[in-house]
Amino acid sequence: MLDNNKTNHPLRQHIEEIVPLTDKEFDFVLSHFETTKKRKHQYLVQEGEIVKKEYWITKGCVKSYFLNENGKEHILRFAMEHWWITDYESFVKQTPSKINIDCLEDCELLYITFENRDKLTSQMHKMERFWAKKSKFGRIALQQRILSLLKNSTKERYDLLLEQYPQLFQRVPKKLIASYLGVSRETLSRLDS
Amino acid sequence: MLDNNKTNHPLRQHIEEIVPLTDKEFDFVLSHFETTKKRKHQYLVQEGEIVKKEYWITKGCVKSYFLNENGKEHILRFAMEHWWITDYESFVKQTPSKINIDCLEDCELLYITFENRDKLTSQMHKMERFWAKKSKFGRIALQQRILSLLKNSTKERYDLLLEQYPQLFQRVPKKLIASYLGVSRETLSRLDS
DNA sequence: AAAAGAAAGTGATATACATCACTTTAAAGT
DNA sequence: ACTTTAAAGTGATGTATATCACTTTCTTTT
Repeated sequence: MLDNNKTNHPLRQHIEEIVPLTDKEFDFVLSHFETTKKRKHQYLVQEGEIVKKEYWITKGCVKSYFLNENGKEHILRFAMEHWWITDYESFVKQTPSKINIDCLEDCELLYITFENRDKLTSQMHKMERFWAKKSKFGRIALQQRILSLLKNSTKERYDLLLEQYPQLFQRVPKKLIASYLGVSRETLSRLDS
Repeated sequence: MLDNNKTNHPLRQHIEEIVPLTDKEFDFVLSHFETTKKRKHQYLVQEGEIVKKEYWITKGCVKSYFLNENGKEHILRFAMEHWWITDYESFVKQTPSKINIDCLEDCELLYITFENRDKLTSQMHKMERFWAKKSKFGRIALQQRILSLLKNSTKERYDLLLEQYPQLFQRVPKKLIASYLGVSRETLSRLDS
């Protein structure tokens, strides 16, 4: 359930970690969003479509992944409560998506459309700054993941992930974690021994 | 040599690929930058320092890399003419850098300090939008690199890089390309056979 | 509660790649 | 031009990991 008292709205708290907002400003921001619910196994993004929405997860857990020509799944990332998720390539460039995003659990979501996000950032420098900062941090995280893929062994990457996101191991099948780490599920299974 | 005629300034052309600028606006933007030259093997960023500058390369080629505990070099990225380069993690968070950036050729550079960039983006929404877009594209490129590390073989990654940046293979030693791709130089050397 | 389906563990085998050692070729510095 | 240093190629060997096949355990669905 969403808390409709705007002063304590989780999205407001999330945004205010980066930029302070007046009540009026937050109302304006929130007016650009919609809410939706999805059941486990439902899609947020499907390969081939031009992605029109960026989601913010209020409840649940999703996977973003690429399917290769043999149907092998490569996990790009997971996202949980208070994380933003979409296919940024498709969303930013408005080109057909090459990836899928679907729910690993029943989810409650806020979303903003491409048009509304553009409107909002044009009219409200604070929100441009907010997303700019989010994008910078996202980029830094991706850089670190690349570095980890280059310099760390499979075991090291596993341990780092476990350390950084212990909740993930309670909620996500190990075979998906294996895929995220770039190894086979069999290798992951034999890791601790 | 830099072209000092501001109408044709390469940085102006670069920015105007994303946001249009008046002469006055570009003068204002440019007033926040300085120019510098570096010789081959000189550093732009050294491990341990808090990075104060973001560079825009007018001439030359650099590598950004991480050194592990055994002194093994892991290439994060290369950058050439009209590319931005810095350690974004250190620059954005103002924390000590874990990486090095140094020149593979003699370089001519423009740079903007952390303070000036902050001033400029606060005062000029257009430049906030410009860098926001750059950051989005940078993030997309990193996502694609991760995907490539997960789904493509070494040979495939080599071929894709060769296709995307053929100039690189004229300017950069193969052992650095091997490091960028995440394989040993010996393996890279044996690839085409 | 039973049946079906997905996830996880494990052995055997094949393979891509790292590493070490050495040689050859090319580039940089004096 | 000569010397030194770096880059690139190549053989031999060891190792991590993929893949296939099968079993066991856990989760969902009806």
